[in-house]
Amino acid sequence: MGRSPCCEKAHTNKGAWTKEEDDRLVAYIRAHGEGCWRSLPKAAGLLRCGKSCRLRWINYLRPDLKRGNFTADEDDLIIKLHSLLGNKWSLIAARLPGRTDNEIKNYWNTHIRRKLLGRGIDPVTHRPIADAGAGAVTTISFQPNPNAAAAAAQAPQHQPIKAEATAVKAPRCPDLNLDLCISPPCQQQEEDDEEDEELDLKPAVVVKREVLQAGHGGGLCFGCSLGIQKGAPGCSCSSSNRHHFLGLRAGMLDFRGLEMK
DNA sequence: AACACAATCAACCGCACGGAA
DNA sequence: TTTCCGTGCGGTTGATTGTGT
Repeated sequence: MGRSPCCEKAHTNKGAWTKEEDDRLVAYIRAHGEGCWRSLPKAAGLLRCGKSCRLRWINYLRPDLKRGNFTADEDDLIIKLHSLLGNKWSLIAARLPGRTDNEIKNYWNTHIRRKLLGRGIDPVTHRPIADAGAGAVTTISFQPNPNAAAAAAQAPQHQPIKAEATAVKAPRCPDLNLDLCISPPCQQQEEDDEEDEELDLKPAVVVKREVLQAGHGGGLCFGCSLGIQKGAPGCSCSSSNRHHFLGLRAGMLDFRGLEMK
């Protein structure tokens, strides 16, 4: 419908940012704070579009970014969160302080995907590849890594509501299981699990995704389904039902805020 | 040393959403 | 109620770097 472009492309730089551009952006945000990205470039004297500035700041210049290699704990946490949330990189990033959605997305695509494939796990369904055609039951098995579990447990919103431990063997039931609700990552895990036995031979968490369909049954907001206490920041049980899937918008679930304070 | 290929990751693009007008 | 704007998200691209031959 002829949506206006986000910026006047003819007069904006593209490609890699220079040190000077970075400095300008950082200086401006330090002085004025984030927000109003559209007008920021002009105000900061940058020949960039607002989107580009925002991305640069969020993915690279923000002072609270961790950078550096992902730890094994972060790996595990990402895998678990991905099994629960799918490609909701921003939500996953919100649970990993100092990491950005872009960083996690790249890391997933370059490392974790391959790692899972190497283990015979479908990175999309988190089920053994051999089982891929056997049915569409959304059963996710992952080995509870104690360190990762501890890291997950540190997240303030982690208050398990319910975690169903089931037999590990993925059901080969051909029926399509539409009983999809979500449970928080299992935290009652054996302390002495061997790290190398991931993704098999351990209790699985059955993830039923129907609760993810915000407003449909369940009665819990997504925040609560992930363990946020009712009424706590991040819980939207008491707020309007207009939120779209996973409450990604309108600050319904500002995990970033929860994590970073 | 030179080249080809693979891996990585910063940045871009298009789209969808919420809110304001 | 509709339209437009600003923002944020997820997918994709392409430049750079690393590795093998």
